[in-house]
Amino acid sequence: MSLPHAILTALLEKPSSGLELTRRFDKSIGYFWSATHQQIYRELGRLEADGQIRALPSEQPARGQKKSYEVLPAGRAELARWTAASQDPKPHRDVMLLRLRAAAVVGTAGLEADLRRHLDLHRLQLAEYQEIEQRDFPPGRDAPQDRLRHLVLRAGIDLETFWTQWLTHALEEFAELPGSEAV
Amino acid sequence: MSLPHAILTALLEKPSSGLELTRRFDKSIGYFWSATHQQIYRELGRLEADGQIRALPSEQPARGQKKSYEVLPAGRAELARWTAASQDPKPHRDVMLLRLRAAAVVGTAGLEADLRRHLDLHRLQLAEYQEIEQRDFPPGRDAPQDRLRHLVLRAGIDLETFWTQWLTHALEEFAELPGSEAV
DNA sequence: TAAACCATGTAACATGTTACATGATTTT
DNA sequence: AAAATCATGTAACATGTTACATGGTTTA
Repeated sequence: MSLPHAILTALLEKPSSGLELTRRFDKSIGYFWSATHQQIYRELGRLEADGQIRALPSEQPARGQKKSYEVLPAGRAELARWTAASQDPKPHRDVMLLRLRAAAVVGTAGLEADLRRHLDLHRLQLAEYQEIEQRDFPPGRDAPQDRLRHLVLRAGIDLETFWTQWLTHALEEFAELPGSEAV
Repeated sequence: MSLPHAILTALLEKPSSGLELTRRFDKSIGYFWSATHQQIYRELGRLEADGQIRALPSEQPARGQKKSYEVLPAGRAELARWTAASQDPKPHRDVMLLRLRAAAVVGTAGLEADLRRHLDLHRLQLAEYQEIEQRDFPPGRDAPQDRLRHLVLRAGIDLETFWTQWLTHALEEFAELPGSEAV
């Protein structure tokens, strides 16, 4: 149950329409919570029915007409409650690690190319994060209101750094493996 | 579509019953792919209907009777195909990062305690992985068949190391934040 | 023999994904 | 006026979660 809270956070940062939200979920928010426009519209409908958000009265709601939402007090209260509530960390799911374990049984044929491709993708993402850091958080002490945002970006940078290092190491190991055929 | 492949991998490593698989998904496999027993039984039924696995003929299948499965050639072929196929990395979803971003809007009240709790949990997990490493991969060159297994464990260790460091850093920032009340 | 546990499931629901539909606005 | 794009949605399905049901085996 995190998508509604991701949407409430985004709307508190800036009231938006469904498509604008979708765009933001493709960029900054999407770095740690992704969602398609279908999910977003469905959830906007639920949140509105539940009295946590409302459509801005300015625009008339017709099909194909832009409709922006803002957060109501009930929505802000729910988000504050959720943020403070104790929550167990969810177990990760990582497909690449699963594929590596499978490769240990059925052979590594074909896997190396995709490891290389992923390495490139993670390097690109890392470079993008580092650009954002240089632009939005220049060296020196962050203003208090920027501390949390910088902390979140740091997590992204460090995670991408980890993956590039791990994939590099994995490729080195592959180079040394006796054969890459199926067992 | 990764759960069936996780199950095929587990069954190739060792033919098992549903409950035995569930236990293995709570331990080693669960470190990067979790599943409940309900998911596992549902998927075993599908894989059997699809001719990728079969129940070992030795035991008679009755409700409450143990039923073990083994992988058929079609299942092994499908797993090899999936392992080698190019797959895009899935966008992460991390609830704690989302909560931090929400806290930047609605205030950090109550969040610090859960950060501490998560730090403890990640430290425990890290210690568990390090124990496994010392036990299963003593210093020195791994045998070729252990390389991939060690690589996967290394990812777990490095990820948990990252989280303990990041959470420690986050708590330091919290200590310096002006106030922890809602905005 | 009652309780606890082992083992396999069913049912209902929540969430996420994929394909498609439809009206409004802008561009060529 | 046709095509492209913006914007909001529906429908069908796949996957994951939570609660409960049922029979068999062991232990107090």
